[in-house]
Amino acid sequence: MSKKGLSLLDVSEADAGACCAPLACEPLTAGEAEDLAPLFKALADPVRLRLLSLIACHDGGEACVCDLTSAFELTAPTISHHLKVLKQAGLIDSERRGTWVYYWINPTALTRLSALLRPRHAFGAVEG
Amino acid sequence: MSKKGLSLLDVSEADAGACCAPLACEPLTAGEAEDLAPLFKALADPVRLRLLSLIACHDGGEACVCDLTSAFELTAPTISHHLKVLKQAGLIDSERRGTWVYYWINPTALTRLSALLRPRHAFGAVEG
DNA sequence: TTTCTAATTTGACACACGTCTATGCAGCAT
DNA sequence: ATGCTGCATAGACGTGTGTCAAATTAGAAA
Repeated sequence: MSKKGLSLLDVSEADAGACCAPLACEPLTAGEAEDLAPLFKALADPVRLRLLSLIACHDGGEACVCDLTSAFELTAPTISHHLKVLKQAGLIDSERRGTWVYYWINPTALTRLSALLRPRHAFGAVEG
Repeated sequence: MSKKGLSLLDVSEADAGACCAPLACEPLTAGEAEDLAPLFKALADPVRLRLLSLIACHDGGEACVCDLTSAFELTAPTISHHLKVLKQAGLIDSERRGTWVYYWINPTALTRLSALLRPRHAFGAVEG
């Protein structure tokens, strides 16, 4: 089932110019949905959305944890927890350089989710 | 703050041809993140992802609840609960016609989320 | 070594979430 | 009216999640 998930995630690339977004082409299988849900769950928190956004917008495409922590009125362990959730979902990656740990976005993961949600032809004609 | 949320959600349309995706342009404000998180939370469940997909792929762009319930090994109240979550998030809409209730996708909401996640220029150059 | 700082991990707590059974409501057909 | 069917709601139960304080690890500097 993890293999199915991977193939589903891959599809959005090979499929980038196809007729419609995966979500609108044919129904997700149970296995595909099980693999996709954790990605959206990782995005389903305002703190994590802001973290992702802060990292994406930071100079050089990466941000130190200390920069991120100072942007919230939350404790360091809480920020660390959210970063861990994002990383385990594959949305970000990190590296330790000396004293500091730097995080950056995984654009591939975001692109895949974006393509999945794009309701192009299938019901782009239904409304707008 | 709800006004902020709406403007954020609107941005992805006016912004469709702009330099980069909202997430990558400038950091989300706390209010924007608070407004966006519930949308991703609604997507953060495998059953709801399949429901959304089933509705989107159904003939005529809409599906009866009875069609949806039969696709899962879950009770009708559980399906009803998930449909309510999706509807309250604005991802689907519904109408009763006689005995049956029909659901359809709100493509605008999906398009906005899709645009938000698209990491175009900002870090499209970083990897691929 | 020791000390200091950056970041993570652990454990605990309150709250939210997914699922079920039981019940209620709306519409159609007797 | 009564009964039947499709769907939603209410309440309960177990599990998962976000947050914190406290403890731990990793590295730099003295």
